[in-house]
Amino acid sequence: MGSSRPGTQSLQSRTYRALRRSILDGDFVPGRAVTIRGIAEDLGISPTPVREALRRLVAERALTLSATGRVSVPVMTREKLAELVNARICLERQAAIDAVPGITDRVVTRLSRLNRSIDRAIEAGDHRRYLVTHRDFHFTLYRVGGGEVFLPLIESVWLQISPFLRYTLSGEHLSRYSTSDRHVEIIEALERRDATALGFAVEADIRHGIGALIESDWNRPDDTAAGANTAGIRAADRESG
Amino acid sequence: MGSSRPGTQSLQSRTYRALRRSILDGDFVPGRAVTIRGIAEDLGISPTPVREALRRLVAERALTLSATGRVSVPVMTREKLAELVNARICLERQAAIDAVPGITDRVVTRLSRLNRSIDRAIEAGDHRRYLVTHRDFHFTLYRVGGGEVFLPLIESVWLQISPFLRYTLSGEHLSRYSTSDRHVEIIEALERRDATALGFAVEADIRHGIGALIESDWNRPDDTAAGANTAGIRAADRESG
DNA sequence: AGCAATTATTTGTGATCACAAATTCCCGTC
DNA sequence: GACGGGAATTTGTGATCACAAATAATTGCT
Repeated sequence: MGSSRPGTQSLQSRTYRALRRSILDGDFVPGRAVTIRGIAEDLGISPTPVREALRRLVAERALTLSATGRVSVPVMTREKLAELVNARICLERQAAIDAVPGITDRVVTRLSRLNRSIDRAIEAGDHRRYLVTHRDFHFTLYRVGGGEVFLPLIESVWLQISPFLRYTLSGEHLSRYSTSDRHVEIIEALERRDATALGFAVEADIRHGIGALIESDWNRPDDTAAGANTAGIRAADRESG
Repeated sequence: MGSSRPGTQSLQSRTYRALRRSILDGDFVPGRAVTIRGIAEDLGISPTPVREALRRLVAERALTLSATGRVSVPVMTREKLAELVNARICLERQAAIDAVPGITDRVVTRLSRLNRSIDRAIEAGDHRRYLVTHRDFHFTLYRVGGGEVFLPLIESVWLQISPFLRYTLSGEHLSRYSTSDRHVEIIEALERRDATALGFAVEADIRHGIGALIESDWNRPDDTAAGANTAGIRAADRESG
Protein backbone atom coordinates (compact mmCIF):
# COMPACT_ATOMS: atom_id res chain seq x y z
CA MET A 1 0.00 0.00 0.00
CA GLY A 2 2.64 2.47 0.95
CA SER A 3 5.12 0.37 -0.97
CA SER A 4 6.23 1.78 -4.26
CA ARG A 5 6.57 -1.43 -6.25
CA PRO A 6 4.32 -4.45 -5.87
CA GLY A 7 7.13 -6.89 -5.22
CA THR A 8 8.86 -4.69 -2.71
CA GLN A 9 8.45 -5.48 0.94
CA SER A 10 7.43 -2.79 3.35
CA LEU A 11 10.07 -0.39 4.54
CA GLN A 12 9.47 -1.39 8.11
CA SER A 13 10.05 -5.03 7.23
CA ARG A 14 13.30 -4.35 5.44
CA THR A 15 14.48 -2.19 8.31
CA TYR A 16 13.67 -4.98 10.73
CA ARG A 17 15.61 -7.47 8.67
CA ALA A 18 18.60 -5.21 8.39
CA LEU A 19 18.69 -4.59 12.13
CA ARG A 20 18.13 -8.22 12.95
CA ARG A 21 20.93 -9.29 10.72
CA SER A 22 23.23 -6.74 12.28
CA ILE A 23 22.42 -8.09 15.71
CA LEU A 24 22.95 -11.71 14.68
CA ASP A 25 26.22 -10.80 13.01
CA GLY A 26 27.46 -9.24 16.20
CA ASP A 27 27.48 -5.61 15.17
CA PHE A 28 25.54 -4.45 18.19
CA VAL A 29 27.46 -3.73 21.36
CA PRO A 30 25.73 -4.73 24.61
CA GLY A 31 24.59 -1.82 26.71
CA ARG A 32 24.66 0.76 23.97
CA ALA A 33 21.54 2.80 23.35
CA VAL A 34 19.77 2.72 20.02
CA THR A 35 17.76 5.71 18.90
CA ILE A 36 14.91 5.79 16.44
CA ARG A 37 15.97 8.97 14.75
CA GLY A 38 19.59 7.90 14.60
CA ILE A 39 18.82 4.77 12.64
CA ALA A 40 16.26 6.61 10.54
CA GLU A 41 18.91 9.12 9.49
CA ASP A 42 21.45 6.40 8.74
CA LEU A 43 18.93 4.67 6.52
CA GLY A 44 17.56 7.87 5.04
CA ILE A 45 13.96 7.14 6.00
CA SER A 46 11.40 8.55 8.37
CA PRO A 47 11.29 7.52 12.03
CA THR A 48 7.99 5.67 11.62
CA PRO A 49 9.16 2.38 10.09
CA VAL A 50 12.25 2.38 12.30
CA ARG A 51 10.11 2.68 15.38
CA GLU A 52 8.10 -0.36 14.34
CA ALA A 53 11.16 -2.39 13.46
CA LEU A 54 12.69 -1.63 16.84
CA ARG A 55 9.53 -2.52 18.71
CA ARG A 56 9.38 -5.78 16.87
CA LEU A 57 12.90 -6.59 17.95
CA VAL A 58 11.94 -5.63 21.49
CA ALA A 59 9.00 -8.00 21.29
CA GLU A 60 11.38 -10.75 20.22
CA ARG A 61 13.61 -9.85 23.17
CA ALA A 62 16.50 -8.96 20.91
CA LEU A 63 16.49 -5.44 22.35
CA THR A 64 15.18 -4.08 25.62
CA LEU A 65 12.92 -1.15 26.28
CA SER A 66 13.87 0.90 29.32
CA ALA A 67 11.30 2.50 31.58
CA THR A 68 11.77 5.77 29.76
CA GLY A 69 11.13 4.19 26.39
CA ARG A 70 14.75 4.05 25.39
CA VAL A 71 15.74 1.07 23.28
CA SER A 72 19.10 -0.52 24.00
CA VAL A 73 21.07 -3.71 23.56
CA PRO A 74 20.48 -5.88 26.64
CA VAL A 75 23.15 -6.42 29.23
CA MET A 76 23.87 -10.04 29.99
CA THR A 77 23.78 -11.54 33.45
CA ARG A 78 24.98 -14.92 34.57
CA GLU A 79 21.46 -16.04 35.41
CA LYS A 80 20.08 -14.94 32.10
CA LEU A 81 22.84 -16.71 30.21
CA ALA A 82 22.11 -19.91 32.10
CA GLU A 83 18.44 -19.61 31.22
CA LEU A 84 19.23 -18.94 27.60
CA VAL A 85 21.38 -22.05 27.45
CA ASN A 86 18.57 -24.09 28.96
CA ALA A 87 16.14 -22.67 26.44
CA ARG A 88 18.46 -23.43 23.57
CA ILE A 89 18.89 -27.01 24.71
CA CYS A 90 15.16 -27.51 25.21
CA LEU A 91 14.11 -26.10 21.90
CA GLU A 92 16.94 -27.13 19.64
CA ARG A 93 17.14 -30.69 20.84
CA GLN A 94 13.44 -31.09 20.14
CA ALA A 95 13.73 -29.32 16.80
CA ALA A 96 16.60 -31.60 15.81
CA ILE A 97 14.70 -34.70 16.86
CA ASP A 98 11.65 -33.54 14.94
CA ALA A 99 13.88 -33.13 11.90
CA VAL A 100 15.02 -36.76 11.82
CA PRO A 101 12.09 -38.18 9.83
CA GLY A 102 12.65 -35.59 7.12
CA ILE A 103 16.40 -36.03 6.88
CA THR A 104 17.68 -36.99 3.44
CA ASP A 105 21.19 -37.73 2.27
CA ARG A 106 21.10 -34.45 0.46
CA VAL A 107 20.60 -32.56 3.71
CA VAL A 108 23.42 -34.45 5.39
CA THR A 109 25.73 -33.61 2.51
CA ARG A 110 24.80 -29.98 2.76
CA LEU A 111 25.45 -29.94 6.49
CA SER A 112 28.86 -31.53 5.94
CA ARG A 113 29.69 -28.86 3.43
CA LEU A 114 28.57 -26.15 5.86
CA ASN A 115 30.69 -27.73 8.54
CA ARG A 116 33.76 -27.48 6.32
CA SER A 117 32.89 -23.83 5.73
CA ILE A 118 32.87 -23.30 9.47
CA ASP A 119 36.30 -24.88 9.76
CA ARG A 120 37.65 -22.67 7.02
CA ALA A 121 36.22 -19.58 8.72
CA ILE A 122 37.91 -20.56 11.97
CA GLU A 123 41.24 -21.16 10.24
CA ALA A 124 40.97 -17.83 8.48
CA GLY A 125 40.01 -16.12 11.72
CA ASP A 126 36.99 -14.65 9.95
CA HIS A 127 34.62 -14.02 12.82
CA ARG A 128 31.68 -12.83 10.81
CA ARG A 129 31.87 -15.71 8.40
CA TYR A 130 32.13 -18.06 11.32
CA LEU A 131 28.94 -16.67 12.84
CA VAL A 132 27.07 -16.80 9.54
CA THR A 133 28.04 -20.35 8.64
CA HIS A 134 27.57 -21.62 12.17
CA ARG A 135 24.07 -20.15 12.24
CA ASP A 136 23.39 -21.58 8.82
CA PHE A 137 24.40 -25.04 9.97
CA HIS A 138 22.01 -25.10 12.89
CA PHE A 139 19.03 -23.56 11.15
CA THR A 140 19.45 -25.74 8.10
CA LEU A 141 18.97 -28.69 10.41
CA TYR A 142 16.05 -27.22 12.34
CA ARG A 143 14.26 -26.13 9.20
CA VAL A 144 13.89 -29.72 8.08
CA GLY A 145 11.45 -30.58 10.85
CA GLY A 146 10.10 -27.36 9.89
CA GLY A 147 7.57 -25.42 11.46
CA GLU A 148 6.19 -22.06 12.10
CA VAL A 149 6.35 -22.64 15.82
CA PHE A 150 9.80 -23.85 16.83
CA LEU A 151 11.86 -21.76 14.44
CA PRO A 152 10.63 -18.38 15.67
CA LEU A 153 11.16 -19.44 19.26
CA ILE A 154 14.69 -20.58 18.52
CA GLU A 155 15.40 -17.42 16.59
CA SER A 156 14.29 -15.34 19.53
CA VAL A 157 16.76 -17.13 21.79
CA TRP A 158 19.57 -16.71 19.26
CA LEU A 159 18.81 -13.02 18.99
CA GLN A 160 19.17 -12.70 22.73
CA ILE A 161 22.49 -14.46 22.79
CA SER A 162 24.05 -13.00 19.67
CA PRO A 163 25.24 -9.64 21.01
CA PHE A 164 27.38 -11.48 23.54
CA LEU A 165 29.02 -13.87 21.16
CA ARG A 166 31.46 -11.08 20.41
CA TYR A 167 33.25 -11.98 23.61
CA THR A 168 34.07 -15.40 22.22
CA LEU A 169 35.33 -14.05 18.97
CA SER A 170 38.94 -13.50 19.87
CA GLY A 171 41.10 -15.70 17.70
CA GLU A 172 42.22 -17.64 20.71
CA HIS A 173 38.71 -18.59 21.76
CA LEU A 174 37.71 -19.31 18.23
CA SER A 175 40.35 -21.98 17.80
CA ARG A 176 40.21 -23.40 21.30
CA TYR A 177 36.48 -23.85 21.33
CA SER A 178 36.08 -25.06 17.82
CA THR A 179 32.62 -26.46 17.47
CA SER A 180 33.33 -28.54 14.43
CA ASP A 181 34.00 -31.75 16.30
CA ARG A 182 30.62 -31.51 18.00
CA HIS A 183 29.07 -30.86 14.67
CA VAL A 184 30.64 -34.05 13.41
CA GLU A 185 28.79 -35.91 16.15
CA ILE A 186 25.58 -34.30 14.96
CA ILE A 187 26.24 -35.33 11.37
CA GLU A 188 27.09 -38.90 12.35
CA ALA A 189 23.88 -39.18 14.36
CA LEU A 190 21.97 -37.87 11.37
CA GLU A 191 23.56 -40.41 9.06
CA ARG A 192 22.35 -43.16 11.37
CA ARG A 193 18.97 -41.40 11.77
CA ASP A 194 19.56 -41.83 15.47
CA ALA A 195 17.27 -39.33 17.18
CA THR A 196 18.51 -40.03 20.69
CA ALA A 197 22.16 -39.64 19.81
CA LEU A 198 21.28 -36.52 17.86
CA GLY A 199 19.63 -34.99 20.90
CA PHE A 200 22.70 -35.58 23.02
CA ALA A 201 24.99 -34.26 20.29
CA VAL A 202 23.00 -31.06 19.97
CA GLU A 203 22.99 -30.55 23.71
CA ALA A 204 26.73 -31.15 23.87
CA ASP A 205 27.33 -28.72 21.05
CA ILE A 206 25.35 -26.00 22.78
CA ARG A 207 26.96 -26.49 26.17
CA HIS A 208 30.39 -26.62 24.63
CA GLY A 209 29.93 -23.49 22.58
CA ILE A 210 28.60 -21.52 25.48
CA GLY A 211 31.45 -22.63 27.67
CA ALA A 212 33.55 -20.05 25.95
CA LEU A 213 31.03 -17.39 26.87
CA ILE A 214 30.93 -18.25 30.54
CA GLU A 215 34.69 -18.25 30.86
CA SER A 216 35.19 -14.98 29.04
CA ASP A 217 35.02 -11.63 30.78
CA TRP A 218 31.97 -10.20 29.10
CA ASN A 219 31.04 -8.08 32.06
CA ARG A 220 33.67 -5.43 31.59
CA PRO A 221 33.22 -2.64 29.07
CA ASP A 222 33.76 -3.31 25.43
CA ASP A 223 37.04 -2.45 23.81
CA THR A 224 37.01 -3.91 20.33
CA ALA A 225 34.27 -1.96 18.60
CA ALA A 226 34.31 1.69 19.57
CA GLY A 227 31.93 2.65 16.78
CA ALA A 228 28.25 3.25 17.12
CA ASN A 229 25.78 0.43 16.92
CA THR A 230 24.29 1.82 13.81
CA ALA A 231 27.56 1.56 11.93
CA GLY A 232 27.13 -1.98 10.71
CA ILE A 233 23.58 -1.74 9.42
CA ARG A 234 23.41 -2.61 5.81
CA ALA A 235 20.40 -2.55 3.60
CA ALA A 236 18.49 -5.81 3.59
CA ASP A 237 19.61 -7.55 0.43
CA ARG A 238 17.20 -10.42 0.33
CA GLU A 239 13.46 -10.51 0.42
CA SER A 240 13.47 -13.82 2.25
CA GLY A 241 12.58 -14.25 5.91
CA MET B 1 7.03 11.10 26.99
CA GLY B 2 3.78 11.54 25.24
CA SER B 3 2.17 10.11 28.36
CA SER B 4 0.10 12.57 30.31
CA ARG B 5 0.86 11.42 33.86
CA PRO B 6 4.26 10.17 35.01
CA GLY B 7 2.94 6.88 36.38
CA THR B 8 0.85 6.13 33.33
CA GLN B 9 2.15 3.61 30.85
CA SER B 10 2.25 4.40 27.20
CA LEU B 11 -0.95 4.17 25.27
CA GLN B 12 0.58 1.61 22.97
CA SER B 13 1.53 -0.56 25.91
CA ARG B 14 -1.93 -0.44 27.44
CA THR B 15 -3.48 -1.22 24.07
CA TYR B 16 -1.17 -4.19 23.71
CA ARG B 17 -2.11 -5.49 27.13
CA ALA B 18 -5.81 -5.10 26.46
CA LEU B 19 -5.58 -6.95 23.18
CA ARG B 20 -3.37 -9.65 24.60
CA ARG B 21 -5.74 -10.25 27.43
CA SER B 22 -8.65 -10.45 25.04
CA ILE B 23 -6.80 -13.06 23.04
CA LEU B 24 -5.88 -15.12 26.09
CA ASP B 25 -9.44 -14.93 27.38
CA GLY B 26 -10.71 -16.32 24.12
CA ASP B 27 -12.47 -13.26 22.77
CA PHE B 28 -10.78 -13.47 19.39
CA VAL B 29 -12.30 -15.69 16.77
CA PRO B 30 -9.83 -17.58 14.54
CA GLY B 31 -9.78 -16.38 10.97
CA ARG B 32 -11.38 -13.05 11.59
CA ALA B 33 -9.60 -9.95 10.35
CA VAL B 34 -8.48 -7.26 12.75
CA THR B 35 -8.16 -3.70 11.51
CA ILE B 36 -6.06 -0.94 12.95
CA ARG B 37 -8.65 1.76 12.53
CA GLY B 38 -11.42 -0.44 13.87
CA ILE B 39 -9.69 -1.03 17.17
CA ALA B 40 -8.56 2.58 17.31
CA GLU B 41 -12.14 3.74 17.05
CA ASP B 42 -13.33 1.26 19.66
CA LEU B 43 -10.71 2.53 22.06
CA GLY B 44 -11.09 6.15 21.06
CA ILE B 45 -7.45 6.65 20.20
CA SER B 46 -5.42 7.29 17.08
CA PRO B 47 -4.29 4.45 14.83
CA THR B 48 -0.63 4.90 15.73
CA PRO B 49 -0.48 3.10 19.10
CA VAL B 50 -2.87 0.43 17.85
CA ARG B 51 -0.61 -0.28 14.92
CA GLU B 52 2.33 -0.83 17.23
CA ALA B 53 0.36 -3.01 19.62
CA LEU B 54 -0.81 -5.18 16.76
CA ARG B 55 2.67 -5.52 15.32
CA ARG B 56 3.95 -6.55 18.70
CA LEU B 57 1.33 -9.26 18.88
CA VAL B 58 2.31 -10.32 15.38
CA ALA B 59 5.92 -10.52 16.50
CA GLU B 60 4.83 -12.77 19.35
CA ARG B 61 2.91 -14.90 16.84
CA ALA B 62 -0.38 -14.19 18.53
CA LEU B 63 -1.67 -12.69 15.31
CA THR B 64 -0.59 -13.17 11.72
CA LEU B 65 0.24 -10.62 9.08
CA SER B 66 -0.99 -11.47 5.62
CA ALA B 67 0.97 -10.64 2.50
CA THR B 68 -1.14 -7.55 2.02
CA GLY B 69 -0.45 -6.31 5.53
CA ARG B 70 -3.75 -7.41 6.94
CA VAL B 71 -3.69 -8.56 10.54
CA SER B 72 -5.86 -11.50 11.46
CA VAL B 73 -6.30 -14.23 14.02
CA PRO B 74 -4.37 -17.28 12.81
CA VAL B 75 -6.11 -20.35 11.50
CA MET B 76 -5.07 -23.57 13.17
CA THR B 77 -3.81 -26.60 11.35
CA ARG B 78 -3.24 -30.08 12.67
CA GLU B 79 0.50 -29.81 12.13
CA LYS B 80 0.74 -26.48 13.87
CA LEU B 81 -1.22 -27.74 16.84
CA ALA B 82 1.11 -30.72 17.14
CA GLU B 83 4.09 -28.40 17.09
CA LEU B 84 2.55 -26.11 19.67
CA VAL B 85 1.98 -29.06 21.96
CA ASN B 86 5.59 -30.12 21.54
CA ALA B 87 6.74 -26.60 22.31
CA ARG B 88 4.56 -26.39 25.39
CA ILE B 89 5.92 -29.68 26.69
CA CYS B 90 9.52 -28.68 26.00
CA LEU B 91 9.32 -25.31 27.61
CA GLU B 92 6.91 -25.88 30.43
CA ARG B 93 8.47 -29.08 31.65
CA GLN B 94 11.81 -27.34 31.86
CA ALA B 95 10.27 -24.26 33.49
CA ALA B 96 8.57 -26.44 36.07
CA ILE B 97 11.76 -28.35 36.80
CA ASP B 98 13.65 -25.09 37.15
CA ALA B 99 11.04 -23.96 39.64
CA VAL B 100 11.58 -26.87 42.04
CA PRO B 101 14.50 -25.37 43.99
CA GLY B 102 12.47 -22.24 44.66
CA ILE B 103 9.28 -24.02 45.71
CA THR B 104 8.02 -23.18 49.18
CA ASP B 105 5.06 -24.49 51.09
CA ARG B 106 3.42 -21.15 50.54
CA VAL B 107 3.56 -21.61 46.78
CA VAL B 108 2.13 -25.11 47.03
CA THR B 109 -0.72 -23.83 49.15
CA ARG B 110 -1.45 -21.14 46.64
CA LEU B 111 -1.45 -23.63 43.79
CA SER B 112 -3.88 -25.84 45.69
CA ARG B 113 -6.14 -22.88 46.21
CA LEU B 114 -5.97 -22.03 42.52
CA ASN B 115 -6.76 -25.61 41.67
CA ARG B 116 -9.93 -25.45 43.75
CA SER B 117 -10.82 -22.27 41.91
CA ILE B 118 -10.46 -24.12 38.66
CA ASP B 119 -12.79 -26.86 39.88
CA ARG B 120 -15.38 -24.32 40.93
CA ALA B 121 -15.16 -22.63 37.54
CA ILE B 122 -15.74 -25.97 35.82
CA GLU B 123 -18.70 -26.78 38.05
CA ALA B 124 -20.20 -23.38 37.42
CA GLY B 125 -19.57 -23.75 33.70
CA ASP B 126 -17.82 -20.37 33.74
CA HIS B 127 -15.54 -20.62 30.74
CA ARG B 128 -13.74 -17.35 31.15
CA ARG B 129 -13.05 -17.92 34.79
CA TYR B 130 -11.79 -21.38 33.93
CA LEU B 131 -9.33 -19.98 31.41
CA VAL B 132 -8.12 -17.28 33.79
CA THR B 133 -7.59 -19.55 36.77
CA HIS B 134 -6.08 -22.31 34.68
CA ARG B 135 -3.61 -19.86 33.21
CA ASP B 136 -2.90 -18.45 36.64
CA PHE B 137 -2.13 -21.94 37.96
CA HIS B 138 0.49 -22.67 35.33
CA PHE B 139 2.20 -19.32 35.32
CA THR B 140 2.29 -19.13 39.08
CA LEU B 141 4.36 -22.29 38.94
CA TYR B 142 6.60 -21.18 36.10
CA ARG B 143 7.23 -17.79 37.64
CA VAL B 144 8.95 -19.41 40.61
CA GLY B 145 11.88 -20.57 38.51
CA GLY B 146 11.83 -16.99 37.49
CA GLY B 147 13.26 -15.75 34.42
CA GLU B 148 13.08 -13.25 31.67
CA VAL B 149 13.76 -15.96 29.12
CA PHE B 150 11.37 -18.87 29.58
CA LEU B 151 8.27 -16.94 30.53
CA PRO B 152 8.09 -14.86 27.36
CA LEU B 153 8.64 -17.96 25.26
CA ILE B 154 5.88 -19.81 27.07
CA GLU B 155 3.59 -16.82 26.81
CA SER B 156 4.14 -16.72 23.08
CA VAL B 157 3.05 -20.34 22.77
CA TRP B 158 -0.01 -19.77 24.92
CA LEU B 159 -0.97 -16.77 22.83
CA GLN B 160 -0.84 -18.97 19.76
CA ILE B 161 -3.03 -21.64 21.29
CA SER B 162 -5.53 -19.46 23.11
CA PRO B 163 -7.82 -18.51 20.22
CA PHE B 164 -8.54 -22.19 19.67
CA LEU B 165 -9.34 -23.09 23.23
CA ARG B 166 -12.82 -21.82 22.53
CA TYR B 167 -13.51 -25.12 20.82
CA THR B 168 -12.98 -26.94 24.09
CA LEU B 169 -15.19 -24.64 26.03
CA SER B 170 -18.48 -26.38 25.57
CA GLY B 171 -19.83 -27.53 28.91
CA GLU B 172 -19.46 -31.11 27.86
CA HIS B 173 -15.76 -30.84 27.08
CA LEU B 174 -15.13 -28.77 30.14
CA SER B 175 -16.38 -31.47 32.47
CA ARG B 176 -15.08 -34.45 30.54
CA TYR B 177 -11.58 -33.16 30.20
CA SER B 178 -11.26 -31.69 33.63
CA THR B 179 -7.61 -30.93 34.19
CA SER B 180 -7.81 -30.81 37.94
CA ASP B 181 -6.75 -34.41 38.48
CA ARG B 182 -3.60 -33.78 36.47
CA HIS B 183 -3.00 -30.69 38.47
CA VAL B 184 -3.22 -32.78 41.61
CA GLU B 185 -0.34 -34.86 40.28
CA ILE B 186 1.62 -31.67 39.76
CA ILE B 187 0.94 -30.51 43.29
CA GLU B 188 1.89 -33.86 44.77
CA ALA B 189 5.15 -33.87 42.87
CA LEU B 190 5.84 -30.37 44.15
CA GLU B 191 5.18 -31.40 47.73
CA ARG B 192 7.80 -34.10 47.35
CA ARG B 193 10.07 -31.68 45.47
CA ASP B 194 10.31 -34.45 42.89
CA ALA B 195 11.52 -32.78 39.71
CA THR B 196 11.27 -35.89 37.55
CA ALA B 197 7.72 -36.69 38.59
CA LEU B 198 6.84 -33.03 38.12
CA GLY B 199 8.12 -33.11 34.58
CA PHE B 200 5.97 -36.10 33.72
CA ALA B 201 2.95 -34.58 35.45
CA VAL B 202 3.28 -31.35 33.47
CA GLU B 203 3.63 -33.26 30.22
CA ALA B 204 0.60 -35.39 31.03
CA ASP B 205 -1.42 -32.31 31.89
CA ILE B 206 -0.56 -30.64 28.60
CA ARG B 207 -1.24 -33.71 26.48
CA HIS B 208 -4.48 -34.37 28.28
CA GLY B 209 -5.75 -30.82 27.98
CA ILE B 210 -4.96 -30.66 24.30
CA GLY B 211 -6.70 -33.96 23.70
CA ALA B 212 -9.96 -32.09 23.84
CA LEU B 213 -8.70 -29.75 21.16
CA ILE B 214 -7.66 -32.47 18.77
CA GLU B 215 -10.97 -34.30 19.08
CA SER B 216 -13.09 -31.22 18.65
CA ASP B 217 -14.13 -29.92 15.27
CA TRP B 218 -12.28 -26.62 15.28
CA ASN B 219 -11.95 -26.57 11.55
CA ARG B 220 -15.51 -25.63 10.73
CA PRO B 221 -16.71 -22.06 11.00
CA ASP B 222 -17.47 -20.54 14.33
CA ASP B 223 -21.01 -20.45 15.61
CA THR B 224 -20.89 -19.30 19.21
CA ALA B 225 -19.56 -15.78 18.95
CA ALA B 226 -21.04 -13.92 16.04
CA GLY B 227 -19.75 -10.56 17.25
CA ALA B 228 -16.66 -8.80 16.06
CA ASN B 229 -13.29 -9.55 17.50
CA THR B 230 -13.03 -6.09 18.94
CA ALA B 231 -16.13 -6.58 21.07
CA GLY B 232 -14.37 -8.04 24.06
CA ILE B 233 -11.55 -5.58 24.39
CA ARG B 234 -11.59 -3.98 27.75
CA ALA B 235 -9.25 -1.30 28.96
CA ALA B 236 -6.14 -2.69 30.59
CA ASP B 237 -6.87 -2.50 34.30
CA ARG B 238 -3.49 -3.34 35.67
CA GLU B 239 -0.15 -1.79 35.00
CA SER B 240 1.61 -5.09 35.61
CA GLY B 241 2.91 -7.74 33.25
C1' DA C 1 38.64 22.81 40.12
C1' DG C 2 34.32 20.43 41.69
C1' DC C 3 29.49 20.42 41.99
C1' DA C 4 24.65 21.81 41.59
C1' DA C 5 21.14 24.19 39.09
C1' DT C 6 19.51 25.84 34.79
C1' DT C 7 19.16 25.92 29.92
C1' DA C 8 19.42 23.59 25.44
C1' DT C 9 19.07 19.60 22.81
C1' DT C 10 17.67 15.16 21.89
C1' DT C 11 14.25 11.62 21.97
C1' DG C 12 9.90 8.89 22.25
C1' DT C 13 4.88 9.35 21.74
C1' DG C 14 0.75 10.04 19.57
C1' DA C 15 -2.07 12.52 16.15
C1' DT C 16 -2.90 13.79 11.45
C1' DC C 17 -2.34 13.64 6.49
C1' DA C 18 -1.54 11.91 1.76
C1' DC C 19 -1.17 8.06 -1.06
C1' DA C 20 -1.69 3.64 -3.14
C1' DA C 21 -3.17 -0.92 -2.85
C1' DA C 22 -6.62 -3.94 -1.51
C1' DT C 23 -11.23 -4.92 -0.43
C1' DT C 24 -16.06 -4.33 -0.79
C1' DC C 25 -20.19 -3.03 -2.97
C1' DC C 26 -23.10 -2.43 -6.74
C1' DC C 27 -24.77 -2.92 -11.10
C1' DG C 28 -24.97 -4.73 -15.72
C1' DT C 29 -24.58 -8.77 -18.58
C1' DC C 30 -25.09 -13.50 -19.91
C1' DG D 1 -29.98 -16.39 -10.61
C1' DA D 2 -24.87 -16.50 -11.10
C1' DC D 3 -20.92 -14.27 -12.63
C1' DG D 4 -17.77 -10.52 -13.93
C1' DG D 5 -16.21 -5.73 -14.05
C1' DG D 6 -15.81 -1.05 -12.33
C1' DA D 7 -16.65 2.54 -8.85
C1' DA D 8 -16.58 3.68 -3.93
C1' DT D 9 -14.81 2.64 0.33
C1' DT D 10 -11.70 0.83 3.52
C1' DT D 11 -7.13 -0.11 4.98
C1' DG D 12 -2.04 -0.18 5.74
C1' DT D 13 2.12 2.62 5.09
C1' DG D 14 5.13 6.18 5.72
C1' DA D 15 6.02 11.13 6.49
C1' DT D 16 5.48 15.18 9.27
C1' DC D 17 4.22 17.81 13.31
C1' DA D 18 3.50 19.17 18.20
C1' DC D 19 4.38 18.09 22.76
C1' DA D 20 6.47 16.56 26.95
C1' DA D 21 9.85 13.96 29.22
C1' DA D 22 14.52 12.73 29.50
C1' DT D 23 19.25 13.48 28.58
C1' DA D 24 23.15 16.43 27.61
C1' DA D 25 25.48 20.77 27.87
C1' DT D 26 26.40 24.96 30.04
C1' DT D 27 26.51 28.21 33.30
C1' DG D 28 27.08 29.98 37.96
C1' DC D 29 28.44 29.34 42.64
C1' DT D 30 31.38 27.77 46.35
